[in-house]
Amino acid sequence: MNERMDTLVDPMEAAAGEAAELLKSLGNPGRLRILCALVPGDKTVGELEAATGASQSYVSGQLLRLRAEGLVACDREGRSMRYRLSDPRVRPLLERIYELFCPDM
Amino acid sequence: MNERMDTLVDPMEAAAGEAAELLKSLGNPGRLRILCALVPGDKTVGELEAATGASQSYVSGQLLRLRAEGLVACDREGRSMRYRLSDPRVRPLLERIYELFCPDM
DNA sequence: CAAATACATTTTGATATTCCAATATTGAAA
DNA sequence: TTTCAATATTGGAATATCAAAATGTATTTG
Repeated sequence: MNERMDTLVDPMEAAAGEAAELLKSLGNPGRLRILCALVPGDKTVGELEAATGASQSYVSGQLLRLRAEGLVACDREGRSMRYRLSDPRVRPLLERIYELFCPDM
Repeated sequence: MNERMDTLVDPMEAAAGEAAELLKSLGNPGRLRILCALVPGDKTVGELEAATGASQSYVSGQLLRLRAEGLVACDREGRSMRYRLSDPRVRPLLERIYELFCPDM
C-alpha cells in the first residue's frame, strides 16, 4: 500500500471518523431522547427530565457530554438552564431517524 | 408516574431503543466504512479489506457483528463470501450521512 | 489427499460506557 | 443571609467495546 493510496483513502477516513463520533453520541437511548425532545424547541433540564422520564443527574450528565461535543448549547434563564440544539447536522439526521423509526407519531 | 403515563411514554422509549441500537452500530469508523463501501454494491470480504484498509480479522469480525444485528447478509460465492446491506433503514440513513459529511466525494 | 486461499472465531488486555446515588454548587427569593 | 429550587459534579461498580493476535474452518485447485 503506497502513499498515493493512503492519500486517496484519507479523506474518507477523516469523514468516517467525524461521522462516527456524532453517530456514537446519538447511539444511546437516553441521549437520543434528549436530543429528540429538543427538536421541537428549547427546553430546560427539568422539562427534559419530564419529557424523557430520566433522572435529574442522568439528564444533566448527558447534557454535559452533549455540550462538550458541541451538539447542544445553553443559556441561563432565571434559575433554570435552557438547552437547545447547536450542531447543524443533528436536526437533519434526527429528521431522517424520525421518518424511519417513528412513522406515525 | 402512573400506568397511563407509562403506556404513553413507551412507544417513544421503544423507538428510541431501536434507533439507538442501529446508530450505535454506525457509530464506529471501521463499521461505518464497511457499510458505506456496501452502498454502491455488494462486496466480498477481501474487497472490503481493500476498500477500508483494515485487516482481515477486523473486517470479518465486524461483519459478524453486523450480520448478527441484521444489518448485512451474505452468500457464499466460490471461495469468497459476498456481503450486502440487508436492513432497509441503513441505506437512507447512510445517504443523509453522506450529504452531511461527504459533500464532495 | 495436500496445499493454498478466503473467511471465521476466540482470546485477551486495555479502555470506555452506562447509570445510579450521594453531594456540591448556583441563583433567586424571602 | 438563610433557604429553597434547579442544575452540576463526583465516585463507583457492572458491563460493554475495541482491536490485535493467534488459531480454526471451509472450499477450491492440483
